[in-house]
Amino acid sequence: MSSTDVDAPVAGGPGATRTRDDVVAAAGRLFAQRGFHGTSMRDLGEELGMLGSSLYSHVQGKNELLVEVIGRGAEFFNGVVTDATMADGPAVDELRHLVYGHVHVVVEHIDEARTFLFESRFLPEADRLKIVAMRDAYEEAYRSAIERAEEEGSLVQGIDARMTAIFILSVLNALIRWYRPSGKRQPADIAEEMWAFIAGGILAGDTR
Amino acid sequence: MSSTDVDAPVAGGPGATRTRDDVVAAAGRLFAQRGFHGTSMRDLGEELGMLGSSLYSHVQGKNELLVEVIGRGAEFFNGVVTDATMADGPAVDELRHLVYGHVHVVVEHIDEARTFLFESRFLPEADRLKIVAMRDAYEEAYRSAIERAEEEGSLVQGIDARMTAIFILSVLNALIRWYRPSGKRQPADIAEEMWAFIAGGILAGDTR
DNA sequence: CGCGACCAAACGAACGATCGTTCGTTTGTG
DNA sequence: CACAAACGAACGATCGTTCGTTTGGTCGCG
Repeated sequence: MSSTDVDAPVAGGPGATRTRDDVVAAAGRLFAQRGFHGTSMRDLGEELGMLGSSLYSHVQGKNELLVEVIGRGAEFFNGVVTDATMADGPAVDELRHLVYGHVHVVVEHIDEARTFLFESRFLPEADRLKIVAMRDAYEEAYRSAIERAEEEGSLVQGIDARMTAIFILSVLNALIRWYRPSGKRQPADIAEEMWAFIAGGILAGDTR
Repeated sequence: MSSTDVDAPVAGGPGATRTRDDVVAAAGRLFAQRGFHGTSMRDLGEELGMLGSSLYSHVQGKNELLVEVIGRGAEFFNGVVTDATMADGPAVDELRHLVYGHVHVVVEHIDEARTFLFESRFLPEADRLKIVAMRDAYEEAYRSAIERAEEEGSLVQGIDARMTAIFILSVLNALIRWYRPSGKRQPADIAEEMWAFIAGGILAGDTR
């Protein structure tokens, strides 16, 4: 699964040694649940069955963990853009692929996605700026697809690309808040319902 | 403006005495910016030009400030529901009023709204439960309006009220993240663009 | 096969800093 | 003079982090 699993013994058993990956994953879990400032190194140690001081065998400090977790989240979302912009069909299809990909990332990596979205402001300034730039690029991918779809005549006339990108991402990002793995809805169903809302709105055809 | 302004001297001047309202407002500002756990009582004191310990002349503790700020946010949003559900026109109009009212609250009370949305999880358990219940009721107001609009035939057929309420609130709540008072868009314009998105989606009429 | 050397991982005490909070004192205004 | 507001030192707790020590598994070598 991960590149460092070679070093990992049985994993989970008492006395089992933890890898850096385990530490980062647990950090993502706690940062997502309690927030960065609401999580102490001792909390994190307890989550992993060790002392807080023991974490320093794996990472240099708490900030490094935040950088690492958010960096992973950013990579996941970046991957979606890369995938969606490869094929060259109608721009509307690209937009739909972006939406489905986003839902997939949130469902599969909810802790990293949550930390990415909610805790980025606590990053060291240099890292924060990188993440802000990355988020701008992500939004730009949506704007670009919207503008092209507009030129192709697929969208309602006079639509504002910037604002529309924000609205679509609003629906997508909120998934982080309400999605529960225990829910009965499958990820694909969620993406489908979201796309139906984004594409057609809620009003009946003969009333608008 | 507020009910306790009677006690407030010139306000702002050096040596001016602060009211409890000033303290709660400043707390809202800092909690919204840096998060509850990212704000210390000494930070808050500095924001008001006094020592952290001096705050205890106005409030009992830090938690009380969080409860107070979030309580105010909750009241603002509750007021919107009260207003929107008073008139008895078409359910779609009620829905539109809810949307416009929500935008208005976020624009006018962004710090309280931000704290309400992002920091509620750090409330003392008893208060947290109240806020959760209040949020459920808020969502229920949307669901109810959607269901009635559906019965009135105003919405696309087979729409899921629960999911639709979530989507609409997703667009609305995200305003908290991107709205800047310095932006050129007027609140009414924002609400109008949001409603256009929610009502009609993005696809051109002849492509869906 | 057994055994000692090695080494990463975890421990646990301790550091200075900062946290929320308390309380006796000072200040300034009505 | 009275009283609310702010001060400022101090409290115990907890924070992130350091560091010398202990542990337990792996590997080379006889």
